[in-house]
Amino acid sequence: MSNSKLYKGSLSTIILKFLGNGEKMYGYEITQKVKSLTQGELVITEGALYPALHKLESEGLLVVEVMKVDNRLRKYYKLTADGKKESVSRLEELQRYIETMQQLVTPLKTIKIN
Amino acid sequence: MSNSKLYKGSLSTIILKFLGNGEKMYGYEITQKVKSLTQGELVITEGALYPALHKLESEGLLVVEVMKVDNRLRKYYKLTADGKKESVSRLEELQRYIETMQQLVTPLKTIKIN
DNA sequence: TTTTAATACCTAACTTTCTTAGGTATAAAG
DNA sequence: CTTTATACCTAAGAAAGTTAGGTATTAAAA
Repeated sequence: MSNSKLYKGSLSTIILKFLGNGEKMYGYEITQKVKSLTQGELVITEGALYPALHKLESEGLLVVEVMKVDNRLRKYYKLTADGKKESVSRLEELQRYIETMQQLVTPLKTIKIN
Repeated sequence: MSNSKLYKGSLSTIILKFLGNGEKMYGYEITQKVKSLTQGELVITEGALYPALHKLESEGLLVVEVMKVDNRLRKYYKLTADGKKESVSRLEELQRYIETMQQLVTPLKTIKIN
């Protein structure tokens, strides 16, 4: 179960990013989405995810809404106003970090197309 | 002193990269080089660096050579044969990780030149 | 000249953040 | 009827940082 490494410190940023478009998601859904989007490259364990969600909630960046679907519990999370600001600034920070690391370990010139 | 965050887990990879070309470097030199190459974006604290160097040495990836310059101690590190292999594979892993994160948080198409 | 800053090494206590390894419970598939 | 998938959870331990010290020499600044 799970053979990927690294990414320490960026889990909460990933969560904030996923909820960034005003979407609401539940924990299990996030683990599955990360796995599929990265073709299994990044596997978020539930032992890391749930404490991270609880921490973000306690920091006032997320709010939770409990629902019952098929008689099974789901806790939908969405960003607060503070969470939206934090999401933006953390993504910028992560982006800068990625670029810095890229420069450091593989000093190549890169052009972004969009 | 130091206001940058993140990069957890990649410090040893950075060290291995810096020593990758058969160069020998001493600890303090590495902190200064990272700082200057990243324009102060990444600051490696000595409290993180020295234990990391000692760990890499104990794992047989680095060897040390003590020198005295201006009556001041310097411990030059260089890669062992194992260290060279490990350097290559960790850089590949870091590169994959960076690309994965890039796709995840900013899904843009990217072309590399060079 | 005395103090501060830079060079160069180090460690110990603490914190954060993850992994590992469990646990509960429902529903569907075999 | 047992396993797999869904869906939540926590506790113990490991890993890897930060913070805050320490030692010692040399150079610059006050």
